[in-house]
Amino acid sequence: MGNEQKLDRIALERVAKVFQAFSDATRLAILQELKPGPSGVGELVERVGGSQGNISKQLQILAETGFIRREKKGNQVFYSIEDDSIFDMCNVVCSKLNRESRGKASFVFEI
Amino acid sequence: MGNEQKLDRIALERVAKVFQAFSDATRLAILQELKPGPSGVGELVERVGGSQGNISKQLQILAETGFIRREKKGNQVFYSIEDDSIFDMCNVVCSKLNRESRGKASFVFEI
DNA sequence: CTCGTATATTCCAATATACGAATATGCCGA
DNA sequence: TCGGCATATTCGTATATTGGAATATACGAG
Repeated sequence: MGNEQKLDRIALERVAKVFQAFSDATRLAILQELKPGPSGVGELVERVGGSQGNISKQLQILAETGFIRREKKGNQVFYSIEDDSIFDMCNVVCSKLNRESRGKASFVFEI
Repeated sequence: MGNEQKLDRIALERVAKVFQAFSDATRLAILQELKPGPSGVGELVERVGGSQGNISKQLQILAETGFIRREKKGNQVFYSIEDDSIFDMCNVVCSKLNRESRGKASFVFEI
């Protein structure tokens, strides 16, 4: 379709907001834990660390991007990856960081 | 290589910092303007808007990610895309946003 | 060297973000 | 309905970010 039209400010802000959701280490840690499969909030609190309230808040931010799904099951709430392409993005970044740190201890950046 | 090892906090913070660089509308606007080819700071100030100082600062932040190149040519400084995969990431986000707003006015999110 | 242009940096105010603690809400079982 | 567990929300604080204005630096022309 070769759609080369430029995005206006509003559109750019919407894109920016998605990147912003992935711009925090705690939220990336949550994504890492969700990669193998769905997880409840309590489980994530244990595995990621930090207060329950904070993990809950970060989950909301992630869910708002549409890449993460929220699902109530009785008493608890399960979150899961809705769209794997989030990991594609992470891997683009990881590859870049790996290329830059070549020569140094080969740090593994694949999420 | 199937490298499934989890990233530690430090690594996650480095990844987060890259996403953060792309989490601002002004910086995305700059990327948009750089897509067709290299550009000097002054030209970007005109096309993106805002103060010269601010554009210069945002360019630094972008350059630190390694996706943008900085090159001095005599009196002025040209910035250019060093790694196109930044646009791959943008398009992942854009596609997502397009899918979500289907039914509404088909907003074009391809940078 | 001096001047003018181009870019970078510093300083400041406004706003946004991350986080824990405390509290509120929702939902199940008894 | 009540108690208890799981999750969400509110509040306050420390810190970060954005952006403009002013200033500093770099560099070429003359």
